[in-house]
Amino acid sequence: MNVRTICLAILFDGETTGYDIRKQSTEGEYAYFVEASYGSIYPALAKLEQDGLVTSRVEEQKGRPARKVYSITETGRRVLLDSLFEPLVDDSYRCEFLLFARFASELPAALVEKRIAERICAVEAHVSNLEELEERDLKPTERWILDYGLASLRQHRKYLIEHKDELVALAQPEAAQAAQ
Amino acid sequence: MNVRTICLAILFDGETTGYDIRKQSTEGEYAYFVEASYGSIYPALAKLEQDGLVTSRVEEQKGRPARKVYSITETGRRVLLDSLFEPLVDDSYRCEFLLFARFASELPAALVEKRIAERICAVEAHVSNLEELEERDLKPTERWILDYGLASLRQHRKYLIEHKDELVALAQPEAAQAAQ
DNA sequence: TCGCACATGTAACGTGTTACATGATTAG
DNA sequence: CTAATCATGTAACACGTTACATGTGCGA
Repeated sequence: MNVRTICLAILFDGETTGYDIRKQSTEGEYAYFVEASYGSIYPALAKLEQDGLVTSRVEEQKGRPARKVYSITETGRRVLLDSLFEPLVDDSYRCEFLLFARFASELPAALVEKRIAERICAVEAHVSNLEELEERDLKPTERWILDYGLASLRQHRKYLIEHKDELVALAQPEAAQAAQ
Repeated sequence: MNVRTICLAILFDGETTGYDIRKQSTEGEYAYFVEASYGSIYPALAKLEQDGLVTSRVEEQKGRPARKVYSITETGRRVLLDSLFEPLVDDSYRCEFLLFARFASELPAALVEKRIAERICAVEAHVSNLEELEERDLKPTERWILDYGLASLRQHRKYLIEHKDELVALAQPEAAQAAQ
């Protein structure tokens, strides 16, 4: 799954701009399992237009930069749907916190405690974000994937809260040490 | 976290070869949150040696290709540990299955059912792999991260089994259709 | 006898990020 | 008055994957 596919997927439900696609992929429903930046989205949209999978029209606005609104074409729809018949590629998960945790025994307890707290915080923010989205009017499949994400995230939170002390106990009990 | 860091992390616990580092990062304890291929590991090790963070020695073997055994240096240890004091970068999670699920309503039920079954299978294989590792003699921090991974993976499995029918119900009930 | 495990490495390629350039409006 | 939001786009760069090249021994 590349940025091209993400653009097509988001445009499948209605026209938008590159700016908005990025928002949806970092704050919206897709944020849980995907992420993309302007530097990849704009070129992807240009390429999609070249290939006839989307079309665009420029909308002037007063006092704001003009927006370039993209719409998916019939070909675009078919290409996206067809691609979903292909075998799925495996998930990729990169987590620096686990590498950090792996070396907890070499690090000061205060730092370990701080990083766990930060992680719990980040997970909680993510949960809140998804909970907010759940309030909205969603299609059933949207709700299903959101529920999946929430279940997973809540489990992370639970695990971290229940087991944080074990990890801190493995760290270096330095007498007086400020974490960074 | 890049491949360079992963190499350093694995070498922290003892000398090995590039070949083995890849194995550990795809089958071993690290596999849950990281993955790397030869094409990135070998150049990374060469660079690390240039920078004096690791050293190497060639071990001839009878009837087998010679192995190049890398060891971490004191500088290497310090560099790795120092890097763990830096703020952690956010997790990245890419999941094509969720994109697929998002479009379940446009796809034949047989296909949706098949893909969920495959996913459950993949998760189960992953769980088995980690359970096997748990049997081994592990350091406490290794056990902690493995338990974290297992908890997460088991939760995925549970969710999928309990909610798969809901997703299938949203798909296209095509009378007679072979999934691919 | 076929293919896998062992073992290292390079080159081409794909893909995405970061930083930069530009600039008005609005909310705090 | 300062920062964020809206809005598009490019260029340099970092990073990693895939495929290729090479070759032996062992188990099914």
